[in-house]
This record gives sequence, C-alpha cells and structure tokens, in this order.
Amino acid sequence: MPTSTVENYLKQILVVSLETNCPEVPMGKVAQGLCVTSGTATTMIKNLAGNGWLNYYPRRGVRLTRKGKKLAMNMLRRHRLLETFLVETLGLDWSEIHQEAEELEHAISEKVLEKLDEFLGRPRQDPHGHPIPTRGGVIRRTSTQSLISCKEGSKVIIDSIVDQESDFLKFARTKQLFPGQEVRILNHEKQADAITLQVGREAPFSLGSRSSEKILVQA
Amino acid sequence: MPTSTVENYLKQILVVSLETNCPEVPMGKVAQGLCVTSGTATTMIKNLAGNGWLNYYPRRGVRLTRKGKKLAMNMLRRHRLLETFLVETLGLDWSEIHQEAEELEHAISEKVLEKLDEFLGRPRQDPHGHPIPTRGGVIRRTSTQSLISCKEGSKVIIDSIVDQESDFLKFARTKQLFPGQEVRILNHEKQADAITLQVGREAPFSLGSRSSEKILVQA
DNA sequence: ATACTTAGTTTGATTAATCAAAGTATATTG
DNA sequence: CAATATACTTTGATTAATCAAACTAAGTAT
Repeated sequence: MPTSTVENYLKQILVVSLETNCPEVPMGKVAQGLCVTSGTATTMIKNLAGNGWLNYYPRRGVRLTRKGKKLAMNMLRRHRLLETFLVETLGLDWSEIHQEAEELEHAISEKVLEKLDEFLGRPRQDPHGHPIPTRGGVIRRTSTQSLISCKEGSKVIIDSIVDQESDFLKFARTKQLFPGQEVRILNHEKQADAITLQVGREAPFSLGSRSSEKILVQA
Repeated sequence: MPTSTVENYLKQILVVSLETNCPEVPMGKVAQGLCVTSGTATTMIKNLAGNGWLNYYPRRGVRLTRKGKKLAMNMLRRHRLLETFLVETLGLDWSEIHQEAEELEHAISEKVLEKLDEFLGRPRQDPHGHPIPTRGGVIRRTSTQSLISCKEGSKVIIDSIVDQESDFLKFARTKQLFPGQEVRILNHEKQADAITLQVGREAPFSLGSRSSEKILVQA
C-alpha cells in the first residue's frame, strides 16, 4: 500500500499536469505544491520512479506512468467526493473544505467511498465545479475555457474556480463568483493585464490576469 | 499536535482501563492491543511519559494523566461517532465499521466532528451500544453488568457488545445478540464455565465465559 | 564567450516508529 | 529456597520522510 505521502506526491503531479495541460511536470512545481524543499522532492521522486509510479527525467521533470495516474485519479476522486460531502451534507463553508478533505482522503477506504458516492447521488462535480473522476479514473471533460480567454462584450457562465486558496475563494464568493453564475465581460485589453466584469446588476469590478486565469467558464 | 500513533496508544490505554475498571494498565495489554512488540511499546511509553501524556511505573504499568485522558476520550468520541455515521448514514455492516473508523478518527477535524455530531442528532450510543463521550470528554455511565454476572432464570436486555472482532460480531448477529434485545438466562453454573440462554422463541444455546464477559446487559 | 542566475541534485544529519534478540526483574512452582 | 517461566526493558539496526547547505547544470544577459 502506498503511504499518504506517496499519494500526495502523485496527486500533486496530476493536478499540475491537468492545470498546465502538459503531462511533464517540473520538479519545482512538485516541491512547491507539497511545501517541501527541492532536495526532498528529488529524493522522493527517485523513490517513486523506482517503484514504477512515474518516470523521472533528471533536470527536466516527471511524468506519471499509467499505474501512477490511476492512483492519482483515484485520489482526486476521493478528494472531490469528500469536498462535496462536507459542503452538501455537513454544511461546511466552501472556503474551508480543501484542508479537511486533504486529510480525510487518505483515511477513507474504497468501500466507504462507494457508499458515500451512492449517498450523495453520484455527483458529477464538486462544490468548486471541478469534475469528479469516475471509479475507473476518467475525467469527463466539459468544454470550458479560462475567463482570461474571453472576448470583450461576451456573456459566460462560470464553470469552476481552479484554486484552493481559502482567501481567494472567500473573495470570489463576496463577488458572487461561483459555478453557475452568469458573468458579462465589460472590458478586456491585453495590454492592461486586466478584465472588467459584471455579475448580475452588481457594480462592475476588475480582475488581474493571475486571478482570471483561475476562473473557468462556458459560453 | 500528537501523531496518530500517539493517539492510538492513548486510546488503547483508556479502553483497557475502562474494560478492566482499573486506571493502571500493564505494558502487555498495550503492546498486544496495538500489535507491536513489547520492546516497541516500552520505548514509546517512555516517550509518552516524557511528554506528559501518562505516568509510567516500570514493570508495573501505565496510567493516563488528565491531559492524556482528555485526548484519549476525544479519540473514543471520534471513533464512536464515526461508527455511528458509517452504520446509520452510509449503511455499512455492523461488523466492518471498526477498522474504517480506526483510520478516519485520526483524519477528522474537530470542526467536522461537531458538524457530524449535529447531523447525526447528537447520538448517545454507537451501534455496538457503547456510550459516546461528550465534547467535554465525559462518559455517562448506564448501570450495566456483564452477562456472566447474571443469575439463572433472570431476564435482561442487551446493552452492548464489548468486542471489536469482526468474527465475534458476526456470530453475535446470527444469534440475534445486539443492543436492545431481550435475553433469558436458562442456566448458569459457575463450575461449567458456561451460560445457556434464549433469545425470543429461538432455540436456546450456550456461551462460554470468555464470550459472555463481552456482553453487557441491563436488568 | 564569460559571468551570473535559477532550477535541480547530492550529501550528511535528524526524527518517529518500528523490530529482533539479548538481557533482567518478578512471580510461580516444585 | 532454587529453578523456571513470564513479563518487561535494553540495545542496535532499519525505514520513511524530511531539512540545510554545498554543489552542479542549464539558460540568460551583457
């Protein structure tokens, strides 16, 4: 059985590769995402490679093997189902569930997970709007794009928020930026590095590119 | 923060001291209950004593300090609330919840635990009939006795089963021995080391002292 | 191209938890 | 009481995960 450290490394690599849309993940992202020194990450990665979880290309990065990806997908499934449970069933706040799920995902068995999935009615998305991988480890992709790629004047619907930072999530909520919400892009100039948008009849406001990258929308 | 190993040691000591009704627990019970060698237990216990979780009396045993008891009670609360959740909400089998809760109890935060307690309607007992400690770490004792101390001819109501062995729990269920069930003691001779009992109109059967010690009843 | 910066790797040490095996009290029993 | 058995402790070693600090390769800039 993999330790929860192993599970965390693999999940982190998967998440980065999904975010960047590139299967090869640089060491820096691994170390940073797990809050360990780069030396620690190197040592650990060599270990994981030795156990067939991933391929390691020194000074270039890592890439999950099929076996590694399967486990990582399963961790993502656990994480997202638990987040759904924490919000839907127990009524925890959207902004505080990430850390909780982070702990529980290593402790929940496959059996309990299935019962939980059933209890929740086999949800497709977690409260952030992220897709929940199937038991087989597949993510059903919806056609979404980042807010930053939207044209001036267009109207879009928020699909998900790609960020786990509690502070950002809180901010997003005060601005009513959550999955399902309709948003109008009032202004978008590449040079200004900012996007101005309006939610409902609220006052318009602006987001920098850093933030707007994190918001996935549908036309 | 205590590691989950620390939590396990303290919980084990508490459970044994409750079972034996004696605050001092011999090293053997600790090692055995945690499935570690006696040397490991000695080393660990000296550590725990050094951190003020318990008092260690070499070659005699250990006794939880107030601090240690508080944490151990909290672990018991977590464990029993989780078992209740697994049976009541997710519909897992009575005989398989112990191991599941054993893992989850270390991962669940105080906040989630409180929400869970609320969601479950603040239950007093877990599915085995064991009392659930309060948030303050207190067990409200009901006046129960072991089946082995019951007189021939008496009628009693099962309060709880003091055993986590899946096999014994399965057996108990096939015999309809579960909390709330009424049982009649047909025969009890000390010398024979066995008790004969009848549940409802089923065929009578016998239990040895080892088994009947595990069944707590009320008059 | 030479120097500088950044990203990644190595090395040596530490901590928590464990085991096997050797050693030592204490209790039991002839 | 002496011999033995039981329960417990010590010792030395191992594993997983980590860090700090020294080192090195690759890329960038002057």
